[in-house]
Amino acid sequence: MNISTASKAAGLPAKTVRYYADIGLVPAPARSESGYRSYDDASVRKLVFVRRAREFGFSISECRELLGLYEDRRRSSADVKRIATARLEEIGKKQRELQSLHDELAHLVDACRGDDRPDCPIIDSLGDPGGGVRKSP
Amino acid sequence: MNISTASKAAGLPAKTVRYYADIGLVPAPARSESGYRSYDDASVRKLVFVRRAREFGFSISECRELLGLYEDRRRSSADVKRIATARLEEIGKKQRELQSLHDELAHLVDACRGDDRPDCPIIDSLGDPGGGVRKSP
DNA sequence: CTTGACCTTCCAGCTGCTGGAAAGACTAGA
DNA sequence: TCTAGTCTTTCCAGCAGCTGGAAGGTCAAG
Repeated sequence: MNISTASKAAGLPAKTVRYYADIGLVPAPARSESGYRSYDDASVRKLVFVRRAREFGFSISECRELLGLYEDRRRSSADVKRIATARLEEIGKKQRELQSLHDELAHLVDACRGDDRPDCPIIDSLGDPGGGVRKSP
Repeated sequence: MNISTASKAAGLPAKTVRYYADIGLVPAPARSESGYRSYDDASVRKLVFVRRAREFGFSISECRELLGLYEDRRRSSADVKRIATARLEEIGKKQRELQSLHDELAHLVDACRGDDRPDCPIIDSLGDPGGGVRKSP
């Protein structure tokens, strides 16, 4: 299987597939006589695994770790769960950050008339050093 | 005012302050005889503005646009509101993505026993090409 | 035999900084 | 006045995670 076939099967761009081998995330594939990369089904499965893990937001190094566990028949599910749980906590943290960002910005957008006059609470708030923070109410 | 004083006043690392001038986001400051950058209060206010806008997640080019409006006395608040609203929509989109990611991963983490045996729904799901997608229920 | 779709390598660039090296400028104290 | 220490400067490199493009080799169809 040449790279474009394999990459389509894995749902990744060929460039990315090459890149993953370059950085050693997946093993370097065998080569044909003329130097073409040659993939088998097992390689494609690993690429799919990585794609899915990346879609979940796991970093490349987390993917490395997960792929190690994927290939290890003696792995403990606790190891996997630990990594996934850490990721889940990051997601939660990001969600909370986004929420407060959203609330503050929505508040400003709401307060802005959006007409052709220059007065604008959004601009005002951005220019304010500690903007958005209430001081001793 | 030398760069460290200005950067502290703006709440940014000195490196970042230099960087913002390098890319032309803020105007290049005046220089002393010996070549030291020399900042005034107006520059610091612009740096604060940029810091706050970045904290809101506006990109550098959005910051450029917003800073242009900040300095433009004849701006219309509609222009500002348009940029902020677009950002708000991005935030909303990101929130929805994170939510579905969270739900799916939480479900998997929940289903994983986390013991010393190898069976693991998390790994199984990552290896599954269309994993997490229900086909015609 | 030619065309066009593939494949290869390598280098550069994206975003938004951040770290570090080498060298000059300034200030306080002995 | 010398010196130590803390500025400051420039420039180069690197983080993540790809992605685009150039220059060239390979292969199958017509």
